[in-house]
Amino acid sequence: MKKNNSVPTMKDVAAEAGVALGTVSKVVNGLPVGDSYRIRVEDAIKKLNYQVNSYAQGLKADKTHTIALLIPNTVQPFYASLVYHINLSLLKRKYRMLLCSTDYDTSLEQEYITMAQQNKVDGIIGLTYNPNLIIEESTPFVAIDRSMGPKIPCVASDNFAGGQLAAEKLADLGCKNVAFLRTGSSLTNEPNKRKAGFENGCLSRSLKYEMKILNDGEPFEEFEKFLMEHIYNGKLSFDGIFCVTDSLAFSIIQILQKLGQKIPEDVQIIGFDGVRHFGNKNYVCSTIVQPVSEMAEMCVELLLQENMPTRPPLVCLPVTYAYGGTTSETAGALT
Amino acid sequence: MKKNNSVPTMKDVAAEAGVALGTVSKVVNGLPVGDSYRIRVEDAIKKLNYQVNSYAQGLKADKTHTIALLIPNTVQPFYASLVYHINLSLLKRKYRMLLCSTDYDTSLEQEYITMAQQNKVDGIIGLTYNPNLIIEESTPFVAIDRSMGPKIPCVASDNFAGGQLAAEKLADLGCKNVAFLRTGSSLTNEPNKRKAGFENGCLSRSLKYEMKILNDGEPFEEFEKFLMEHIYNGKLSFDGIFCVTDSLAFSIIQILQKLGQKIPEDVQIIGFDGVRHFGNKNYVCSTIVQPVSEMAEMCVELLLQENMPTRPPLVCLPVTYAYGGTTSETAGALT
DNA sequence: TTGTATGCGTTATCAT
DNA sequence: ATGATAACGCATACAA
Repeated sequence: MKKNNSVPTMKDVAAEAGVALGTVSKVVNGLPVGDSYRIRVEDAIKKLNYQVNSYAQGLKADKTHTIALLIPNTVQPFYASLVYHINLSLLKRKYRMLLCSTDYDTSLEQEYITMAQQNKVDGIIGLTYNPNLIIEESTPFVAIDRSMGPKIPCVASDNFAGGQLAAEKLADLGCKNVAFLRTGSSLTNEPNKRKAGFENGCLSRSLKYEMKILNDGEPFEEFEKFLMEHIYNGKLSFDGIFCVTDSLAFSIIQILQKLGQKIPEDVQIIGFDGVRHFGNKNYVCSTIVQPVSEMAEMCVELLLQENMPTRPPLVCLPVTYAYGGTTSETAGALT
Repeated sequence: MKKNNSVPTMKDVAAEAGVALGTVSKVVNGLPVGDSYRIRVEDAIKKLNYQVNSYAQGLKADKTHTIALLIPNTVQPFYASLVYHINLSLLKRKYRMLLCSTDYDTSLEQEYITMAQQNKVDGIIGLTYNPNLIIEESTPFVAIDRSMGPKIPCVASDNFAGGQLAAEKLADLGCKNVAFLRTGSSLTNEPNKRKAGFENGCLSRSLKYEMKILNDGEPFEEFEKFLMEHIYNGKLSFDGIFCVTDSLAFSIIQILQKLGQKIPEDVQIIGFDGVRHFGNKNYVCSTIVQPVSEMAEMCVELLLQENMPTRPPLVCLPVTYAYGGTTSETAGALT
């Protein structure tokens, strides 16, 4: 579909206003121009409904006002939330977002990075899984949840503190024997620190704990097996479980219900992420909430910072605990 | 952050290969070129790691290879799914996507449309709520779920058939007295046809039905009141309920459970959309599934179609029914 | 202060 | 078939 050939350009405005091209440019960019000229130009702009062609602009300035976001998908709630907030942060600054869904495909990740650079984006924000991505130095990059070397800033929530908080919460809520359940990438990334934080929290509270960590490829049923092995006379020996994500917690809750365990009476569950049903309803479970909006702002900030005095290699943002029905706070004390 | 000044251009390639600029352009665009030249150029391209600047390309061709997507947000599951699939469909065709989250703000919708046109996008896909959006004829537009006049194609799922299917399913599943629950925009849009389809289905099956439709602004508690008014001796008089969305179904299920009703034993529930927990787990409820992937493809197809012989004003894509635990199919017959 | 001219990277129209 | 050159819309250094 060929565009109508009547999109006005600066030249048209100049002709309409009876001034030179450069003058129009100056008016558009807010540079000093004689008042009488300014008014003539502004009138002409309004009359022709002129709008600058930001691509031609970019060609000159070698800036596209576009940043690329690489993310596995937009359907899993945590990713969806990131996309939403990063989009808002960018639009607020008049930046466009080039969305690239990678589907965890490491070669697709590399392909999109190349494509993004070919499209001359001003920067890239990436939540990626390819351990050896090649990123041209010329394009600013900010990573989410996985450090990619000292020269590339990484933004994450404070996963260690989150794990610790989960342990402390369970202790506060009266648990005596807890478990940590984890699945996911074995790649070293920030979320992996949830485990260490949890252990740390358990130790500091002298809370007895056990861990079940599924490696890549191990079937999910291993969790069910693990839990069944800890049921004696119909009673689960754990009274608290910390799941590495809300998604896992959701599945574990279903298993526990199948096994006849009552939540939170028999066993309390805490997840991680802060996922809400349908994106805006109540929490899926009691959870450690990631500050997604702040993470988004931080990514954009770091990426667009013109003169970064010292680019921080890792920024961890504070997490909070939220009640979501799978823990037994007393009615008055829902924090 | 100023970009490194060493991004190679066609001129560099030409110099490296010892040929003229035009020859490089031809090689890049697959136009006929002598074999010996072609090889020299290709080698130079590889050596310099040259990539075409698509913005300069766009400046010439008056094409940006970018389309804008206007959508309320990316966190509600149905929207998230649309964003994901439209993104895939576009990337498949080497098109970029400019994502604009409107948050149901009608003036933001208009603002983004203007901005999109200023950014010279090649087209716009919009799921919008502003009843009088101004869209320049020069930018191709495809609407989702709401017709915006005969000149603008609208893509939706077959909402009428979906409502009908829900009624028929409930009848098949043994229901004798059903209800339709709806909330949402009172704007005339495609999803509103679910009601008419449901009524039609009930009539054709001689199924007794009642409706409860909340207008904009009416508190959600009205549904609870409505349901309580239909409980006699602890028993709900409805044995089947069709909710206009899975999101509503989710809330209704919680209310019914609070009211002591067993699902699906006492009352069966069917929702609409096909939302899955966490985007990829099991269905939230038994539901009429929208063909999101097909809708996305259709939008992109219609938008990018160079010579549309006749642009269809409304395209309705077939929906399907999926079991999601809130209906009582016999174990063997889960379709 | 305002106007003119050049170049950004690419494509297309010419001569050669 | 290949090479030189103009043009796309804009910004800017420079001349008036």
